[in-house]
Amino acid sequence: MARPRSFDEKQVLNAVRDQFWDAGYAATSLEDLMRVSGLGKGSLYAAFGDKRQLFLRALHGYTEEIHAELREVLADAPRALDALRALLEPPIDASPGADAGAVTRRGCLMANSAYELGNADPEVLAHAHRTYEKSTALIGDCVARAQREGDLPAGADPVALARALLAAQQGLVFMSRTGLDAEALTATARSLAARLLPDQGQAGSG
Amino acid sequence: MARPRSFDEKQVLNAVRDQFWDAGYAATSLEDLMRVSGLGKGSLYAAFGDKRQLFLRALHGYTEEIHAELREVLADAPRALDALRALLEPPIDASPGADAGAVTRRGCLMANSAYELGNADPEVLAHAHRTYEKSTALIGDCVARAQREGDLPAGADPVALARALLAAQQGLVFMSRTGLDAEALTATARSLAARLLPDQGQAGSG
DNA sequence: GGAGTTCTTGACCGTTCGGTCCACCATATG
DNA sequence: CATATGGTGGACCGAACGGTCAAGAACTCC
Repeated sequence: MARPRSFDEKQVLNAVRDQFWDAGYAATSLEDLMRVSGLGKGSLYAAFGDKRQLFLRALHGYTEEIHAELREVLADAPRALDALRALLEPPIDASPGADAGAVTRRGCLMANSAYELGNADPEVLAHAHRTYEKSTALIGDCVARAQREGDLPAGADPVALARALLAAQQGLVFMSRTGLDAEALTATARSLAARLLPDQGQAGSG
Repeated sequence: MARPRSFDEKQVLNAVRDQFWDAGYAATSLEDLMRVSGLGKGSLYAAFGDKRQLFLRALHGYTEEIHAELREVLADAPRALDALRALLEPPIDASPGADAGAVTRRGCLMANSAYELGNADPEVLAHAHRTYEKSTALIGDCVARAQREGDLPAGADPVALARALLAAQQGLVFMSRTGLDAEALTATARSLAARLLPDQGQAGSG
C-alpha cells in the first residue's frame, strides 16, 4: 500500500559498477552516479546508503559474477588444462560499447579498487584478499584435475601453480591497462602460457 | 642576490613521493603535502607548480630511480640468469620505517598511479607505457645475455620472455599488495621462477 | 647599510564535494 | 474517494578541497 520503486536495483548496480570501473572511486562523484543511474540523490541514499556502501555493493556483485564465470569456465571445459590456458589469454574488453574482441583497458574492477583504496580502506583490502584466495582455490582444484587427467606433472603443488597462474593473469591485465598493444600482449600471454602450462614433456619456446 | 631556498628540492620530492605512494594521488591533500614537505602552500606552488605537476615530478624521479636500480642489478650480476631470478623474488618493503625484510604492501608507485589515474590522465598512462617498454628492453638484453651464457634456451624470443617476466613480477607485487602472507608469496615467487627461468634441461616442480 | 630580489607564510577565495532534509507525488487499501 | 505509506528529487548545508595573493623576511650586491 505504498508507491512502488520505479527502478530495478540490479540495473542501477550494474550502471554504478560500470561508472566506478571506468573512473575509479574517488573520481566518481555523486552527480556521476545520479546520471548513470537516473536516480536522485535521495533515492540513492534511501536505497543503498552512502557512496561507499553503494560502491561496496557494486564491488561485491562484481566479484560474485567473476567467481560464477570462473567456476563455469573451469567446470565446463572437457579438459582442465584448456580451462587453465583460457586464464592466460589476453584479457578482452567487455565494457558496454567496446569493440568486439578489443583488449581491455579498464582492467579488473577488483584489482583497480584494491590499488586505489587498499591503503585507506581495510575492508576493500580484506575483500580483495578473500576474493583472490577463493580464486586460488578454484584454480587449484582445476590444476589438480589437470594432473589427474595427465596433462600436468603430478608432483607439483596445485595451490602454488594456481597462485602463479593468478599472478600471471593479473600481470597480463596490468600490462593491458598500461596500453600495451594487442600484438605484444598476445605474445606475452603465449609466452606465459607456454612456460606455466607446457604440453607434457615439451618445453615452451615463444 | 636574493633569499636562498631554505629546503632541498630532492628531499621535498622524496617526501612527497612517499606521501603519494602511501595514500595515492586523490587521497593526498595539499595539507598532507605541506606537512610532509615542511613547506607552505605558496612555496610548493612557486617551486613545483600545482599538485598534478608536483606529482608528475615525483613520479618521474621514481621511475628514473627504478630504472637506475634495474640497470645496476642486471649489469652487476656475474650471471644474467641470477639477475633475472632476482626480479621474481618476493617484493621487499623499502618504505621509511618498514621492518627489515618485510614484504611490501604499498606496491609500486608507477603501477599504483597507472591504476588510479590511467583512465583520467593520458600523460600518466603514456608515462607508464614508456616506463614498462624501457624495462622490457633492459630485461630483454639480460635475457639475451643469459642465452649467450648458456643458461637459457637460445631459441626463445628474448623480448617475449622479458615481457612475461615483467608481467609475472607485477602480478607478484599485486598479490603482495592485497595482503597475501609472506609465506604464500614466497611460494608463488618460487613457482613462477621455477617455470619461467628453469635450470637448463630441468623442469620446475614447486 | 640601503636597495633590490627572491623566498616564505598564512589568510583568503570560489568551487565542488558528500550528505541531509523536506515538500511533493504515486500507489494500495478500505 | 480519502487516507496512509513509502518513493522521489532537488534545494540546501557544512566541510574540505585546490589554488591565489599580498605582506613580510632573508639574503646578496653595490
